[in-house]
Amino acid sequence: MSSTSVQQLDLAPRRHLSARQSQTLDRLVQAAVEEVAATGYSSLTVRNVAKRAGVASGTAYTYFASKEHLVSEVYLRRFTAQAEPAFDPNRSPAERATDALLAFALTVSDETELAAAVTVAMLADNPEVRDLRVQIGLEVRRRLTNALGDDVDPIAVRTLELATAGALLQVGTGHLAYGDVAPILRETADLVLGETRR
Amino acid sequence: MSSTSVQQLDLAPRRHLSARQSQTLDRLVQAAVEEVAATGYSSLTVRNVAKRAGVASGTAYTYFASKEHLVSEVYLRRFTAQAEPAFDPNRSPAERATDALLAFALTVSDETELAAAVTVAMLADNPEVRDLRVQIGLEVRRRLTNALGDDVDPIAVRTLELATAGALLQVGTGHLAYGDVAPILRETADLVLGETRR
DNA sequence: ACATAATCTGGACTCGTGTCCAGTACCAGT
DNA sequence: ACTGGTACTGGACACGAGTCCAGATTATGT
Repeated sequence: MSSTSVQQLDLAPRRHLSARQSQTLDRLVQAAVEEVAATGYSSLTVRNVAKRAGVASGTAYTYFASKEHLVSEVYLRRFTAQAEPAFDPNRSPAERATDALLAFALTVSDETELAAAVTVAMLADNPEVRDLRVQIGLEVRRRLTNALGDDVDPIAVRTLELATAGALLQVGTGHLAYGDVAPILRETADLVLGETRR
Repeated sequence: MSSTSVQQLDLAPRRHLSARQSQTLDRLVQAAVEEVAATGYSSLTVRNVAKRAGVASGTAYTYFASKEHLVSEVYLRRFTAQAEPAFDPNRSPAERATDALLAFALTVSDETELAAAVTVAMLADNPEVRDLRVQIGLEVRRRLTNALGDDVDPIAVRTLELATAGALLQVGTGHLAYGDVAPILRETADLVLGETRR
């Protein structure tokens, strides 16, 4: 008889990928971006992404628990790939804060379809996506407090975080244009951090 | 031969419902709420909602273009049903603003599953949902400016709107508890409207 | 009471998601 | 060159979304 495969029991951990595995994973993420760019979000299917990456669809689900997980991973990779601007004492706190937040809010915003995809995907309620959300949230806070120093009003920090999330949402839903994000965040930072108040 | 039904060619307009129609519609919306409460969002299906409402699934799609549209409608109804608090000159602007925004942010937040459902549904990219979003956005702005008067910094208004959307998001994803929303919005309003600054 | 239109039923159909798994190809190390 | 695990294939499967439509049911006017 036969009893070959025992195979992937490791859906959960997903640590320590072999060279071959991380290559497959990279190809999937890359293919997802291309697929969104090529066909838009509404017609994005895991099967097409897998095909584009040259793997079987079952394999894709070895790496990603859901379509949303895949798209969220795209976002995470882009975001963390953005270099954190060095602390520049010559710039005002509001300027530094804006710079830090723009990395978050504009990571994918110049690719409209991708922005929409990410916005929806990141809200999925499966545990893998939740982890990515937490991870991103922590990184945003780290960069923001890093840009502002230690003696900042925590309420101001939270307001900035909330407003940035709101802005990202508006971009994702198409209610706010890419180019408007930077000035808006700048004005918000000015207001919240107490500069140019009257 | 036969050539009875010409039937619903009116998927788009959806105005001027007959008594019978609006009754069916009400039952669907009501059933959706019950279904979420009973089985959670992940297992919410249009078919089950239809069954609970006592209509065929095809009929449900006569009234709603998508599952997200249905859930968004639940939100819209609840939100607009909340009475707008009368303008009270004895309360501070921040207090009035907070009251106005709470109606928006807390409309469904005490039903955890429903909040999650609404958060995701309202981001769907189909035109019906987009209309609801716009409608809600306008109503929020109206109530907010109504609460604050005409001579308020528009940047402050926008910051409040963005932060409130961010808060709603956090509630929907479970990163923020129902009870924390009110104090957080209050602190944000205080900061943004320039009260208790140091 | 009867035609006629509006509304709903019930079920078939397409397509994508996510799961599962027997079999195959690709690696080590020995 | 062989062995044993590791990664992938390819396709079947259950199930929900959304569409469609012939026919039944229900209202409405006359």
